[in-house]
This record gives sequence, C-alpha cells and structure tokens, in this order.
Amino acid sequence: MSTRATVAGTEPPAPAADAQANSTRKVILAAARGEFSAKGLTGARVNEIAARAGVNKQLIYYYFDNKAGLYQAALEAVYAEIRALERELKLGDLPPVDAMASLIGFSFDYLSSHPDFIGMLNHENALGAQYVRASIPITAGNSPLIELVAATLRRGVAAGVFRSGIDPVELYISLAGVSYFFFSNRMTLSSVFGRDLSDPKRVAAYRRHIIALALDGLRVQP
Amino acid sequence: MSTRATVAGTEPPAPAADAQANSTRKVILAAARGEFSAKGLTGARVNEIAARAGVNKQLIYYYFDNKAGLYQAALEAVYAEIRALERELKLGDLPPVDAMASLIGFSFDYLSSHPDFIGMLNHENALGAQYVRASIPITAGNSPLIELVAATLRRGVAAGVFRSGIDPVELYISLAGVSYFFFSNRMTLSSVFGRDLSDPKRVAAYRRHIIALALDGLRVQP
Amino acid sequence: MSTRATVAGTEPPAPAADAQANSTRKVILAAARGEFSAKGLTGARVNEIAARAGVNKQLIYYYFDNKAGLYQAALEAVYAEIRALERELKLGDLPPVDAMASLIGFSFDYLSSHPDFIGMLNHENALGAQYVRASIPITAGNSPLIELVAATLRRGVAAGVFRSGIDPVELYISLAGVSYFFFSNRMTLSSVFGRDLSDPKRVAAYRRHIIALALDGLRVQP
Amino acid sequence: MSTRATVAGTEPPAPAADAQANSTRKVILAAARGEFSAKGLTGARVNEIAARAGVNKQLIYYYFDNKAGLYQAALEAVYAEIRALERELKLGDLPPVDAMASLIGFSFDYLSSHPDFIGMLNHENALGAQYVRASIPITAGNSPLIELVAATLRRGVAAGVFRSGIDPVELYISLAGVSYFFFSNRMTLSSVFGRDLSDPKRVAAYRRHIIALALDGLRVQP
DNA sequence: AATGAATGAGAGTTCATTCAT
DNA sequence: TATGAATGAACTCTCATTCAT
Repeated sequence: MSTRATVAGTEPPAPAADAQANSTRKVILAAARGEFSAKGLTGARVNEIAARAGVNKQLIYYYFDNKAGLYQAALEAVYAEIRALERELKLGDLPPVDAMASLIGFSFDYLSSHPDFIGMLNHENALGAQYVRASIPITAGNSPLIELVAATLRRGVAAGVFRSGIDPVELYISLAGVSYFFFSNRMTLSSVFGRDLSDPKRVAAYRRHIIALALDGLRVQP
Repeated sequence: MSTRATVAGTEPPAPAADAQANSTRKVILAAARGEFSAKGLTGARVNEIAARAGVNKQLIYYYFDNKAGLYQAALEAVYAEIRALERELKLGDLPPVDAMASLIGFSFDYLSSHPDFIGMLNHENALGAQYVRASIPITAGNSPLIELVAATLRRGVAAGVFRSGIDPVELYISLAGVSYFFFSNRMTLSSVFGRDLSDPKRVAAYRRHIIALALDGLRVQP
Repeated sequence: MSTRATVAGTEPPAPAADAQANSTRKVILAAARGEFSAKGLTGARVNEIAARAGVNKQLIYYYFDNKAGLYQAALEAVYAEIRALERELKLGDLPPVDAMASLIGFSFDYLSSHPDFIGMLNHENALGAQYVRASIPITAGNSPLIELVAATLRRGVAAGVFRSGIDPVELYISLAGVSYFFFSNRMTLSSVFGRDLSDPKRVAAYRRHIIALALDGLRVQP
Repeated sequence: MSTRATVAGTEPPAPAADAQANSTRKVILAAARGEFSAKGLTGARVNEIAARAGVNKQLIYYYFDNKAGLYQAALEAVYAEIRALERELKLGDLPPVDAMASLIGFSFDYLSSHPDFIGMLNHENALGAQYVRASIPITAGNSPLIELVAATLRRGVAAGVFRSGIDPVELYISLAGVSYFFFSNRMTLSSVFGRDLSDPKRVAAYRRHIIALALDGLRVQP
C-alpha cells in the first residue's frame, strides 16, 4: 500500500518519509484542482477533496492550513503547468504565418485538453482575481507566450506578411478568447444552438475556422 | 394582521395589489441576478438576496419556491433581456461590412454594460448548462442574432466583399468569444499582464482591434 | 407545550409571539449562565447550552449571533442582576456598625446563593475582563454598593465609631474579597485543609468570623 | 535511529542525558503552567504548550502521557513552589503583631509576583478541585502556613495583644482572601471602578490597607 | 529522546427551508 | 402578501491523540 514498501532498502528512511509526504501533498492538490475548477472556492467541499484524494480530511489542513490556502496552491499549480508548456514552445524556425497558426493551435489544444484550467480561471475571475493578485509566483514575470506573440508578429511584419501596428497583448487576448470562449461556454452554446459542440468533428472544424479568421479575416481583399 | 387588512379601504383594490406583488417579484429578481451572477447558484445566499431586495426572506420562497427556482427565473430574465435587444437590431440598411462591424460592436458593448450576463453564463456553464437546458423558453427558437449573422454574411458574399464558406454559428461564436473573454477574464488578465483592462481607453482600443481583426485578419493580402 | 395555548384568547396574537420569543431568549440566557460560569467562554459548549435550554442550537445564533455574543449577554445579565439587588439595599436607617455588618452579610449571602456569579467573574478575569470592558451598560455608572460603603463609612466616622481615612473602594474590595475567596476557592481549600467548607455550620461560622474581623480586627485595643 | 545512538561517544554518558531529559521536562512544565493558568485544562492547547516550550508536541505525550497528566504535574509544581517558600518563613523572632503583618505581607507579595498561581487555582476550583484531590503530595501534610498562623495567634493571645477564640483556618482564609481577590479580580474591578488596580501605587496602598484592617478593623475602640 | 505524518471525534457556524401567524 | 421564529443538515476547522520511524 505504502510507497515505502516498494523501495524498501534502496532508499534511506528520512527521504522516503519526505517523498511520501510530498506525494500526499500532490495527491491532495490534484484532487483540489478537480473540485475547485468544477465548483469554485465556495462551492468546493473539503470533504469531497479529501475523498477524491483518498486521504484524511484533516491532512488537508495539516498541509494547506485552510480551504483558501489549498485553493491558492491549486491555482498556482494550474498556472505553473501552462507556463511550463509555453516555455517549451519553439516557433522560431517556422515561417511567421505557420508560427502564428501553431500558436493559435497550441492555445486551442491546451484548453481542449485541460478543462480544469478554464474552470479555475472562471471562478477566479468571479472572485475578482484576488488570489491571482496575492500570488507572487503567478504575477511575477510576464507570460512567455506574449513574448512569442510579439516576436512572431515582428518577424511577420519584417517579412511583409503581417500588418503592422498590432498590439501583441491585444492580439493575444483576442486569439485566446476565440478558443477560450468556445470551451468555456460550450455547454450553454450547445444548448442554445442545438448543436453538440463537444463532437470532435465540430471541434476540429472550429479550430480551422479560427485560424483562418485570425489570419485572413472575413473580407476578401483586392 | 396582514398589512392588506389593516389598510383595507385606503388602498386601491386588487389590480394595485397585483401591481405591487409584481414589482416585489421584480425587485427580488433584480437582486437575485446580482447575487447569482457574482457567486453562482451554490455560492449565492438567499439571505443576501433578501437583504439586497429589501424584503423578507420568506417572500422569496413565496414567489419562487426555492433557491433553484429563483436561479432559473433569473437566468431566464437575463436571456430574455438580451434577446429583446437583439430583436431590435436592424442592420439590413447598412452595407455588409458596416453591418458586420456594428454587430461586433453591439456584442462588445452589451457585454461591457451587462456584467451580470457574463457572470450568470459562466456559472451556468460550470453547472453544465443544466438550467438553460431545462428552460424551454430559451432553447425554443434560434437566436435571432445567428439569423442576422447569416443574413449579413450572405449579403457580403453576394456583394463580393466577404469570403464564402463561413459557417454563421462558428463565426458568431468566434466573434462573441473575442469580446466575452476580454470582459469575463478581465481581472486575471489585468493582473497577469500588469495592464489595467478596465481603463476606458484600453477598452476602446481593444474594441477597435477586434473589429479590424475580424474584418481583415493579420495577413497583408496581395 | 406552547405559551400561546395557555393564554389563547386573552392576549392579542402579535404580543404573544413577542412574548414567546422573549421567553426563548431568556431560557437560552439562563442556560448560558450555567454553562459559562462552570466552564468559561472557551470551555462552554454551544450544544450543551442548547440542550440545557431545550432549544434548537441554531436559535442561539439567531438570537445572539455567536458564542461570544451569548457570553457577553450572559455576563451582562449576571451583573444586571446583582446591581438590581444592590439598588434595593436600604441601610440608612441602621446605626453605622449594624449597617456595615449588614453590608458584609449581604455580600456574603449573595455569593453563597449565586455560584454562577463567581464562576462568570473568575472566567472573565482570566480573559482579562475584555468582555466587561466592551460592555457599556456594566461600566457606565459606578457600583451603587460603593456609594453605600462610602455613606456608611461617613456616618460611622461622624458618629465617632469608625476610623477615618479609609478609602471606600479599598474597603469594598477587601470586604468582598473575604467572602468571594471563601466561595470561589472553597473546593481547593476544603481539600487542602481537610475541612468541608460547604458544611452550613462552617459557612455560618465563617460569616460571623469575617464580620467580627472587619469590625474589630485582631488586636485587642487598650 | 535514536539521537543517543548516533552521538554515542561524543557525549557524556547517562547522567548528562538524564540531565537534558530532566531539563526538557522542566521546560515543558514551565510552558504548561503559563498556558494552563491562563486558560485552564480545557482551554489550554497542547500545541501551544509545545510551541511555548519549543519542543515537539509528541514529547509532551512521551513525558506526561496526556493533557490531564501534564495539568496534574503543573498543578503539583505550583503548589510545591509555594510550599517551599512558606517553609522558609521564620517569624518566631518577631513580636506577634509584626509577625502577623509580615505574614499578610508575604501572602500578598507572593500572589502579586506569581499570577500563574492564581490562574491555576481558579481553574482548578472551577473543576471542583478534582485534580488537587487526586494529588496525594498536595493534600498530605497540612499547609505549614496554617501552623504559622496558629502559632502567631497563640503568641499574640499569650502576650495580650490578640483577641482569643479566633480559628486559625478561618483567619488564614480571610487573610488570604483579601489579597487573593484583589489580584484575581483585578481586571474586572479596574474596569468596573474605573481605577487602574495594576498601578504600583494602588497596589502598595491596598497592601497597607489590608494589614491595617486585619490588625485593627474598622471600629474605633474606646 | 525526538520527530513529522496521520487520524477521529467533535466544535462553532452557516444555510436553505419550513412553521405559524 | 408578508413576517419572525424555528429547524436539521452540512460545512469548515480544531484538537487531543496515535503511528511509524
């Protein structure tokens, strides 16, 4: 049952204890992300998180002090995760248009495969972003993605394929928005339009649509 | 014992009472929208709604049975309101490009001035849109806005200014998304980018940006 | 079961409801005094108070907001009670010596018959008197007893039977102390001295002792 | 695994280890006295005692089994301390009146400088003195102070300066009471009388007052 | 002798809801 | 139509205590 057993003898005792404690922390955090992203800080139940994590409820208080502390930690974990992935994006080798398409695609695919991220962000915005603001690790250092957007824009303008005068932050927000809204509001949109937006074909079609829209717009240009 | 009894004769008869009852209902609904949009179904407090509305808590149960019933009514009111405005949009007289720009602008401006709408929708999506689905009045009949988008697209294609082959629902979602995301995630984005996205100048600049992006895209076309 | 039933018909409905609510408050307060005086603010159990009062636990929060609010109210009730009795003391007709003896006796008898008072005060002192200080009704207006002590002292000095130069507050504290300590520390003293200080004969003997000591002291005077 | 084992040889043998253990015990006991006297058995927190003592919480269980065991030990320590001091009192050389004044002064001064003693006793009395009763070391052997009081009384009566017929236990209780009540109820009394009873001048004045009162009483004798 | 991890029982408090008038 | 009183379930958090090393 215990992690210790499987490595008995190969590891000194103290580190093993640390490792187990550390893994307990992680198990709790993972459960917390699921619960908080679905129900928010207030709606989430500590009992439920403990059950999901398979640990004693009090352990949550032992490691994270209180519900808000756990929420904060979960929020930071969620941001840390996407930051790590963004940092690995290497678009410098692609032609600017392909690079921008890849960027949009990355953003879309990440949101598609990480519903927790959207849930956490929505609830955090409902709280006025107070926990993001309180979190130094999150706010410190700009999003690397903005730098990528800016660099790609510059390359495209230099190559004469992108318009000039576009603000990278505004562009990022609009690009992220078309993906984010699709996933974040998928349920109400599906209901209102009577169209199942969770159907993989629809998802893929929408992905193509937003890349085309971002690159070319609606207008046929002379 | 009842207020009605003690002042009988000094007050106008039944119709007036109905009118008052009706207005009490509305006051409660308005308070509910504020509370639910900020905190969601679970997070909202019946006590708080009663306090905001300035009425006795039990009156809420008298008019709406229970918390979920009130939430349902508030959700429907929110949708009804935007539907009513959308129905008044008359874009048929404008050239297609101007019409599309107006459409995007309308969407943006509505979200800007109705934060409750975004709050309600976010929380409803977190609940898997179960109350939207349960609400026949909402799903029955397509959104008039989709018809407007489709008609405008058709006019533009016919006039040779818009590309063909664009799905109106996908277009609507992407256009709505760039506005919605900006307002819905304004707090976290402001914090992460260190840029106050509530500043009216920034709002206006972003509005111009998304219209240009939607119409022309990033690419300089030959 | 209900108070209403017994007076149905003889009382208007609304006042009856008030009366019942008022009596519920009193029942809770009485139970709280018992529990708090025995165990203090921290040690007391809200559950236990509700059980003693025979009411639903939540009613306590309905009437008193929280445990501290109930404690505060109980403390004020305890002070109010003794103040009311003190106000009824009429010693002006007695010769000074008899008046002073009566005063000591009153104090002693009150403590003897109101163990709650001692319990509340001890716990409140352990808390640094923070709730007494927060209670305007208690601190506002000097204790009437001090005025009685001062007046009796003056009369005695004028009559040539009491020493002059005695401070009434100091005198009050010392007179109260000999009684208070006896009851407040009765359990440990009984144990340490192997003498049952709850025995009525011992109580009466100690009462005589302190009156004699206060009036005459230890010394045989020439 | 044990600290002893790993440092064997670098540390002086058993006696030193015992000494350290002994001192750890003492550190815990000192912390416990502070906490228990302030908050009582129920109100005290084991966590807090461990923190005050700067030791791991589990060590408390190692040395004292459980919270009640620690409380018992703290209570005994407090009694042992005052017994030790009382045993050193030598009043046989003083004239009876001076001896009695010294006795009162000693009692007053001890309480003044040992607030823990008062706190422990108050809480223990609230518990019905059950731990004092369970503690053989405390109850075994009369308080030496009572013997001193009795002897001093006898000397005074023999010398014709003290009244006869005074019970030494009753006298002790009343003498202790005037001091004890002053310190134990200092906070509420200060608040109620609007007079800072912690002011050293007030303390000194009250000390003089009680000695005078005990020796001479209120009455001017012919 | 000493420690960090883990637990179960129970405490105060909140909250939607119902009762009774 | 409107209100104050009352309730039961659930929730966050605390705390003494034990486990395992």
